[in-house]
Amino acid sequence: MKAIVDCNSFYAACERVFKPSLHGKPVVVLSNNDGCIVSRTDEAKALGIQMAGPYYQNKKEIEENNVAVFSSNYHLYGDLSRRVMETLRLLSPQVEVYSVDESFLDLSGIDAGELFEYALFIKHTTELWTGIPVSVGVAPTKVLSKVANRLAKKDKSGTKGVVVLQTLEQQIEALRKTAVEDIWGVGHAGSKMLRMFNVNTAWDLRNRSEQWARKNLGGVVGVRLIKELNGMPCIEMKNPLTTKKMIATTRMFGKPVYELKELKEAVATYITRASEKLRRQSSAASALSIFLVHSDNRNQQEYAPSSRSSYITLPSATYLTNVLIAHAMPLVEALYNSGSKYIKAGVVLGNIVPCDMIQFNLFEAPESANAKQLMHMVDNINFSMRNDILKFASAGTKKNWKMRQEMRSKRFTTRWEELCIVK
DNA sequence: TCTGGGGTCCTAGGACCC
DNA sequence: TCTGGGGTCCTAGGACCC
Repeated sequence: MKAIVDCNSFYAACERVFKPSLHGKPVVVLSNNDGCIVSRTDEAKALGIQMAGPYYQNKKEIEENNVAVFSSNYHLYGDLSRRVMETLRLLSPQVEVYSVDESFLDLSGIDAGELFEYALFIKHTTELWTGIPVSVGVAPTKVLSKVANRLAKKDKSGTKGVVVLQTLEQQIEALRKTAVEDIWGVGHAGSKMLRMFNVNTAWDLRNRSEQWARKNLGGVVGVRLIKELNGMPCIEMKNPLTTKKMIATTRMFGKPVYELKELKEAVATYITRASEKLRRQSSAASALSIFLVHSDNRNQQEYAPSSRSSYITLPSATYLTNVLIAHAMPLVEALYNSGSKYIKAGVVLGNIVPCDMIQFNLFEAPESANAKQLMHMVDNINFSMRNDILKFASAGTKKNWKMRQEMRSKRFTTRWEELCIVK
């Protein structure tokens, strides 16, 4: 059996950990640049505040109801996430961290009769040790465990936050209660199509044949989904040591950018972030792609930005920030169109290989040991002290384009100077 | 005035090979 | 006059996830 442990309203819950007065009160957390609402507590949901809705459209509702609002504080969420995952690792031999707020757990060692009790124990332990409330779904497959988890979340008091789908009867009942668009793996396009075929619930979908799914539901993806709904596992637990195949850093600007110089600073800064991620997983990349999003002739009603991108393959894979910046700058210059209003830029690193397996190019000098040493020192200093205390000059110093984060809480757990003060 | 960021996997189609 | 079959590899783009 597999379990999925999912933190309830994770970002908002993190804010509550250090501000207990917010318990029982509506709380929302905004995306970068304070643009959209990305996390809401039950109280905020009850007020009709929509997930992923633009902040400014919900502002009235929020102010009238005294909803607590926070900019996203990734240092805090990242650290509390790590604490939750560390706790789960003590409770199961195999944990697959699926996202910042959820993990799949292997529960195959637990007796069938004790599954519910054990899932409840997982829930209570996690909440006690970290302060983050979670819901637990248990079932023979990942897709069914997601169905179970959703039901546990929907009815927290009735289910105690834990749902186990063990018997066929339990599974049938759960599938009947689940609409197709609420199935993990069925998105907007899929659910629209399924509804047209009169497939309205997960139970309806489960009863379609594999051949039908192969033809109508994205080939092997659809077949896998049907099998998983039928209790036949085909999405296995992932090896925790897998490295990322693509690394991206992309941001909206805090305000529109018109100057090439500022665009280049932003891209150099994003490359700095992306190459840190690259080095953290001991990898190197040989594909570099840059994109700029501009929003010219912007219609009042319609939000329709367009983007231009460009990419190059490097002579050999690298993880050196300065080398990547040097390759990126000409791309930015080529993409830049004087007079355009830029609202976002991004960097994507691809062709990722382990850094001890770099194929050197015959015609290029391999990276010197000194350069590697320097990179490690920069990372160590930036990590242990303050972000970006050491940086490349091309990343700029003023950063007029930096995103807005006007309501960010303190980084209580990762910065000495921001520790919580208890009187 | 104002709409996030970072990933994965799959498929179709083109280029190329013998 | 008649113009194959079977593969691999790569890329772009779509769908989906949180």
